[in-house]
Amino acid sequence: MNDRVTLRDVAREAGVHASTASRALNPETRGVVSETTVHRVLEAARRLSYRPHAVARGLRTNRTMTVGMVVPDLENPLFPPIVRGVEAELGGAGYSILVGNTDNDAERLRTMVASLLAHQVDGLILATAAAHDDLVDELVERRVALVLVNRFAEDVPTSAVVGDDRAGIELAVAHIASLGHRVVGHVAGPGVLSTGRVRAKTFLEAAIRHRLDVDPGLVEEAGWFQVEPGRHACLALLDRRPDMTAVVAANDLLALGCYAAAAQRGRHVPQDLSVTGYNDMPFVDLMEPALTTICVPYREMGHVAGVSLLELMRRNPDLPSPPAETIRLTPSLTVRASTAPPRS
Amino acid sequence: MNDRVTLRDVAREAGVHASTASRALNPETRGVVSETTVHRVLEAARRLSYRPHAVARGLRTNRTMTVGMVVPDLENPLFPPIVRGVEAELGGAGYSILVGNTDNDAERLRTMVASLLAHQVDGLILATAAAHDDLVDELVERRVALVLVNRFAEDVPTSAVVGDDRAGIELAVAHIASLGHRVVGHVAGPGVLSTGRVRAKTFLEAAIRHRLDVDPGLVEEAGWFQVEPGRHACLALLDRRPDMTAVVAANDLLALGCYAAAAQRGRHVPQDLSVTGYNDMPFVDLMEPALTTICVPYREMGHVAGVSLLELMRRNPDLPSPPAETIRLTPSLTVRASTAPPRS
DNA sequence: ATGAAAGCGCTAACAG
DNA sequence: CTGTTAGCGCTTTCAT
Repeated sequence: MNDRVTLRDVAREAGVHASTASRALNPETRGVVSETTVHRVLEAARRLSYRPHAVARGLRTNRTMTVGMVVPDLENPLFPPIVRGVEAELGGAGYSILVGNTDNDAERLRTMVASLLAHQVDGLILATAAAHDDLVDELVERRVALVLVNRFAEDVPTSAVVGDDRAGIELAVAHIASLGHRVVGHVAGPGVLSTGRVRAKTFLEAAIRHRLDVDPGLVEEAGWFQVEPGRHACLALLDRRPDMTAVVAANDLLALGCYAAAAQRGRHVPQDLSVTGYNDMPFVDLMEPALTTICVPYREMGHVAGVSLLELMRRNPDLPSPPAETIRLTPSLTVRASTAPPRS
Repeated sequence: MNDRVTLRDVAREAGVHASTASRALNPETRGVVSETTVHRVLEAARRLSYRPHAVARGLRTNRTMTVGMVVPDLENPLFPPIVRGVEAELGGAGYSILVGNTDNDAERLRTMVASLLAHQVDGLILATAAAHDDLVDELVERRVALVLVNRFAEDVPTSAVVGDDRAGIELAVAHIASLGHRVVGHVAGPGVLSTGRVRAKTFLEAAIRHRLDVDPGLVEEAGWFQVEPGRHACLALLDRRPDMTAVVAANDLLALGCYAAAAQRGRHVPQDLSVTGYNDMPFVDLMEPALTTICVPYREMGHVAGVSLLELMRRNPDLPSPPAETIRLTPSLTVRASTAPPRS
């Protein structure tokens, strides 16, 4: 890893000056060098098996061709597709991705971003959920090329790529309503997360629009996007409104909690209780019954985020103010076996 | 992102020379500077909100404090825990991780490794499955600090961290045997993958040791580690040996395929057919029935790989030949609801 | 304990 | 088209 072959070595071998070798090696500037020289340099580089030193280049050019990507939890199956999408897009453009996990810890997020910036990443993609924190403000102010993913920028002008949660919940409610359900509950996600709030709010609006039974007792917030909280919330719903025939869960794990709650109260899904999820996590199609859920195009989210970031990075940072659009990706409904018309 | 505060700015602000500022800022060399100066420099750095330039530092020190990690497919739930384990370990030591996906493409792997090396990563962790390829040889020869994970180094002296597949299959067979099964099938993984081969071979040995019915007809290879191939393989088994009461699958997805096959032949799991998986993928505990499976400590695998890599990176690369040990992590059996004594 | 000077490997003006 | 000359921001001898 040490006896480096440097550009000067190649230049010497080819009998030219280092700068000429540099130009010949770089596809962008190659046109400016005579064809024979290019050939000679390339040949010399091959012979010496020259490997360019990206760090030195980065120091000189102020571009490292790396981007940072921060996720709260890589083990949450939402995130790998996003990362892959980003990687596919940016990797194609020659970038490498520095990935970091925060475990939803704001402090870790700060240090991680600081470290990424110290490493001179050319851009940053944040998929961490914390609401309007000043970290984003700071990054915007420092003119870091930044794209938020799966998350909004509250008032800061920042590009963001998110799923259209309103459309998704609307899809779920419309499906449930079209099956003939009238008493429909909602197991909401935690109110501290924007996803939880938006979905709950939209559920109520959609319930009104579809003339469902609207009752605050038909909404129960789960403390966390997990199976157990989902079970608890659904039990509360079931006990409060035994006439409830369907429940729209804010997330697949919560929906699986509803399965457990239903079983516990001797109700069969979907005959006695229809359940919808959200996200279309891997393997929910293999559950018993297979879960009807909202499919969010996470992979594409990564793609689009990558495209946005590329554009931001291309743009001269001190020219006009950036456009900062929020791109909302439309989810789709995947009907499986967990929803059916109500019994009577 | 441009109006950088450099070390010289800090030095000027503190009224010292850049080199002194450097020493004061670096915890390693701080001891050599007078306490008051240290204080003055730190204060100046804070005032100017100085951010060190890791790239410049890397160019000088030949250490970038980044490591590369390459996985075949981040969406395969095995890998995120490994990545997290690595990240936790290496992140704690101040390293950032450059992650790459190969999609099992040897060509992509090569270019990715080349790119990582160009970025001067201090070490490399490869979780890609390809058998003895020359890439590894080359890396070893180039003295790159390298750890293989979830995969063996065939003859090259390379550190590797893997799960002990023999122990795992033994666990599964012992469990099944202890329940009283005698006619036990094996849905094997693809023979092209070492995992598939090793598990199949071990199954046979364990079957003999536990005095099960040994019959080539009780082993069926699935073309790929997926549900559908698993279903097909299990159907073949079921049709060949209708007296089979249990099946050890080489992987959880194959096991889920066995569920489907059993259902298709009107057999109930576990009453009519016990099924074991391998890996303890997320959510297999939520399947119906919950899957009895072999739990591989993937997170710990990442940890151990991180520790090994740290050690390799610490070591002077041109001193003695490296130790190159293969660490085998012991899996455990998680008994759930998919296994039971045979009917009679 | 601190300063001076050199240079990591590369690219980008500027000349010729 | 090619060579010369300067550094990018930092660390590290070597003096003092």
